Amino acid sequence: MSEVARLSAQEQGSRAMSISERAARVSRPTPSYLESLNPEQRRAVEAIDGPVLVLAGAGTGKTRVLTTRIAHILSLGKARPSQILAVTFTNKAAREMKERVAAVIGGQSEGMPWLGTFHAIGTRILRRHAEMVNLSPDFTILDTDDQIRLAKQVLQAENIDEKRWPARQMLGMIDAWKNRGLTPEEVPKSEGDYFANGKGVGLYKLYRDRLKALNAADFGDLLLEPIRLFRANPDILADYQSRFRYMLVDEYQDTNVAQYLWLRLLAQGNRNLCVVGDDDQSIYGWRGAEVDNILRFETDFPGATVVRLERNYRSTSHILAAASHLIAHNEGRLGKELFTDFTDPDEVPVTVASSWDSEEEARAINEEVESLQKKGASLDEMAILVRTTAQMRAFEDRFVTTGTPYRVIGGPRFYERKEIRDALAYFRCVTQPAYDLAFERIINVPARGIGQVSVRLVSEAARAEGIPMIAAATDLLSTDEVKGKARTGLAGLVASLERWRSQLDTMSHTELAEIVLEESGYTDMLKADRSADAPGRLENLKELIRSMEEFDSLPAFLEHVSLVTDAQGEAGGEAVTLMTLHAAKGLEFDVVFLPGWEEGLFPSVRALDENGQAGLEEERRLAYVGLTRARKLAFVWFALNRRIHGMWQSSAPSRFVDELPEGHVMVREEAGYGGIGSYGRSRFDEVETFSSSYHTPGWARAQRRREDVPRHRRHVPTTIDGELVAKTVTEKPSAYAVGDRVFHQKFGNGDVAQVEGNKLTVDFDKAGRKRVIDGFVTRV
DNA sequence: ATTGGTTATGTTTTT
DNA sequence: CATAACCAAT
Repeated sequence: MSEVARLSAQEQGSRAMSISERAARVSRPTPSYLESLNPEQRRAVEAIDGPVLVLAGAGTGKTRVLTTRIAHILSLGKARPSQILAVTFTNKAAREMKERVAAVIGGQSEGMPWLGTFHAIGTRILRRHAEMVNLSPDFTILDTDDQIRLAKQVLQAENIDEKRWPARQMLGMIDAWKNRGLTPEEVPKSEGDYFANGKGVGLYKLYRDRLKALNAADFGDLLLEPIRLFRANPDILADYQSRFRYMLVDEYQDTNVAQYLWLRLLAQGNRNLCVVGDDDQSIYGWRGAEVDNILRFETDFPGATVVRLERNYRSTSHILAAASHLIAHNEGRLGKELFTDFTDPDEVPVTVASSWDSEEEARAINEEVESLQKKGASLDEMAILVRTTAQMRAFEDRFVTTGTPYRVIGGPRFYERKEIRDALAYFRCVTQPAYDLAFERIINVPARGIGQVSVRLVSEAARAEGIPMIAAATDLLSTDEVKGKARTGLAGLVASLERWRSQLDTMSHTELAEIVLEESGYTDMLKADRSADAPGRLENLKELIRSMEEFDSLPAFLEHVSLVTDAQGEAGGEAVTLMTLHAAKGLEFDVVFLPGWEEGLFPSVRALDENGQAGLEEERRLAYVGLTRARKLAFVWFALNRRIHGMWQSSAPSRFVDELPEGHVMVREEAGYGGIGSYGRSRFDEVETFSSSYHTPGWARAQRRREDVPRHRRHVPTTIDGELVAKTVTEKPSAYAVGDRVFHQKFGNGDVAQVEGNKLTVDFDKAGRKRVIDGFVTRV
């Protein structure tokens, strides 16, 4: 730990080492877990007190530092497991950290109740203090479907045309506010004006009121409400501040303003906050992440210890060089350069290849997979990382026909499948009779003669009386207002729900779940369904029941489901992994395939269109993340033609392909792989040629629509309490000026002739005039 | 009220 | 292309 950091920690009145602790430390032998760390990692681990910022490049042992740090704190006796707050971004990361901490300290990580995602920890805090934020402790967490349902109801109640102002868009707007930690009252005036003729903020308020009335929270609330709680109740905040002696945050570059505020409130106590992140891997800007949080850290926490981890243990030098060169094209960076001491004599440059179309791309990659497998590589060590989920289909088709085992991560999510949510809705109706959204979902599934008219009748009665819909339905049945089929159906459903509820205590939850699905007629409905996917759906339901066995009760299971959205790696044997680039962050493989490097797809036109330069840079970071997943081999691939919205389009190679460094790339030039002659081209003979991509009707429609939607939030500086919290990355002036004498690795010495951002035009003595990135020259 | 068929509409990434 | 929304017929 640096002297400065320790002094400043003491000055701030935070918990410093006692005399005895300091004396004891001297004679204690270096614990074995520290010995395997390099000096920088060790510095990051040992700087325990006071604020610490760890800038950790890809593959530099970031998770290792975090877990070792926890182990170190525990073994020094500085805190008990329950006094450490460790926050991650994804469930996957939380799971991994739990396992790794357990491995280091030996199985007691169960005792770390505060290790989890922001959302999980937020939920935990909220349940404890639910009354303080107008909820009851058993509040429900809404999924996206329910949110949309609710938003639609609000829009309908306000007589707003859902065509013109879709519920999705309204939710997007509200979510953006929540991500910035803003309640309706705090939203800057006029910000929601563009929506439904100035009703934006009002709708937020109504939506929020409805949530409270339903005793429900959406994902945004899990961050926003704890902030509100802490601000309104200094005593509660103080309690948590002293509880959490040490705080660690993973993937800090992905935090949004709400998360930042949440952390800042907690860290104002003892300031023992350690954040780990990599600005080059910030890929969630579209979701409200603020890279500026990481750039601001030293300002927020003066005297912070800053550690840079740049020694890479993962990839070959070719892969590192390719990734570094690519990312150097970004301007808004803190600037890190990965390096490795280790050079494998057999290492191979990054391969760049192209295919005629997306199907052939899948075919060629599949062949590559097979040939590597023949040479002894394991399928588990290969991954195909795509930009969009739509790209997965071609690979799946191919793998199925060739019988290559594969596993999809993060595709269509298990808990988001229709049959699963229907089943869950039934279960929720049993455990939480007041959860109207679930009731509405299943009221007529399977069809029991309750149409729109009857549903409206029930919901209006419920609204008028201020009671849950199930109760309102019971009341209505005692009158003559519902007749015929609807009456029989509704009466049957209400009676069944009642009966199941009474069985809650007398039978196991899995048994009850089966009974519910059986007696409701849901399984019968699927059995009668002759469509191709019906058997699969039944299978999914069985899988659902099976997964419930791990939990003690129905409510416990439902709680788990609402927070865990990823179907974790289905067991199975060896298989190639297929996933999005976003899902790949934090993982590594021996062999990585990066298909679809085409303009428009990657970088995505949408990112460019909506966020311009910042969007492009985020896409480039995504490419960087993709490359740095590879340990030994990386294949960059692009197709010359791709089907978009069902129409074949010709596509241009991604600009990222040409941003790779010549010396570390091997272009595959043979037209091998069965190729064009036998297969392909003829199919395109009748296809018209496109002067540029993106002329589909769908695209044209999308463009038209975009025009009348003001680009909110784009140019709005982020402020909280009038204080600037985060600014958008502005163009950083180059460190060089015209006339400077510079040296370039490849071109030698020269004079700067022109400066544009970070791009320099240099007149080199030998090589002549070249455009270069300023990161690649040094002042002479 | 349900059905089957048409047509409009949309696609990045995820807690 | 794939799904949601919509409409006419039962």
